[in-house]
Amino acid sequence: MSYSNDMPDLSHGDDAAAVNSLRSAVMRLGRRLKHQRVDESLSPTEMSVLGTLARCGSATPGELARKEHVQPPSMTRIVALLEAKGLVRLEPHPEDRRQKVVSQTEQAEAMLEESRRKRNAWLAQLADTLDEDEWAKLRAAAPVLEKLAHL
Amino acid sequence: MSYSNDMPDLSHGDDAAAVNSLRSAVMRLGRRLKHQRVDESLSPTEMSVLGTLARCGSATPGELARKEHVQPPSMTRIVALLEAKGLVRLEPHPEDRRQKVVSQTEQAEAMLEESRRKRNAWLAQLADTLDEDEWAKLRAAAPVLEKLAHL
DNA sequence: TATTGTTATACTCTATAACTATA
DNA sequence: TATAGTTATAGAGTATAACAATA
Repeated sequence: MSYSNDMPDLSHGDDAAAVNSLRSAVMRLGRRLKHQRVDESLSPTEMSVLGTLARCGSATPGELARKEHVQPPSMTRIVALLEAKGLVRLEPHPEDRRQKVVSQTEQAEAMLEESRRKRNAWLAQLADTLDEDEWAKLRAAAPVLEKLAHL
Repeated sequence: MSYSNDMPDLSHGDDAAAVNSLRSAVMRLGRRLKHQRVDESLSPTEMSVLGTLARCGSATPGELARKEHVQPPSMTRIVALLEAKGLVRLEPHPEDRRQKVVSQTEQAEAMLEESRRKRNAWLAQLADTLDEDEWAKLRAAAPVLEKLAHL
């Protein structure tokens, strides 16, 4: 990939180094984000589920479990916690009585908006340490990371 | 940042969206990587500590805890586990008898090399789903993510 | 008195296995 | 018989609080 000569797809040496670096950075950043949590009452995965619902509309618990790379029983618990907090609504599936449909409440939408606002503090902090070029690289890579995340 | 007009540092709208996307992707990718673990006997953080030691030479438990964004007691446990597996060596600090110096063993170096080799399987899998442009974006962003991770 | 590291303990999140209900 | 979701249980990883040794 990294070599634009006539050996098209062999020797992923540079990519291997990049993946190494990515792996390490993603894991450490993940821990950072966990601490820098904007809403203390929501776990990272709960937050992520709300983000997914905001993007995709509604989904069944099974779909959410697959998207978040979590096992079904874990998603059951997460959805139950979110419901208890009034952030999601559970409705029967129109076609299959085994399934349920999870969707976000108006309260969740307001919470996400509030959350976005709070993040600006962290964002401002980052803005001081990253230059325009670095920001551009992050913005460009974000969709690719998303693609990898739900490969 | 995203706007090259005469209002230099206000309105981080695009960046906020990018950070949102990044946050979600990083967390989900983190979970992915956790499962796709190359060495079953090592936790992600143990792996990350070895990587840090390989890059930085040696460090005290306190330094490692700060670098990995983990509390000191957690690092005590992690270092103990790594020592039990013969992957790190603990020596007294030459100038401060409270501190210790942690460094990797030859066995750890061999393990990391083996690990890099194993990762090529996952890498090959990714290579099929990402095009050259996407790879380039990831490679460009990797150092920025590392910078964020140990900000 | 402050700092480094450790011990003891509890918590959060997730997984696996077994179960129920529906397809 | 297979699938969606749940319940019960266990495990991994981390944190907090209290403590020891050294600065």
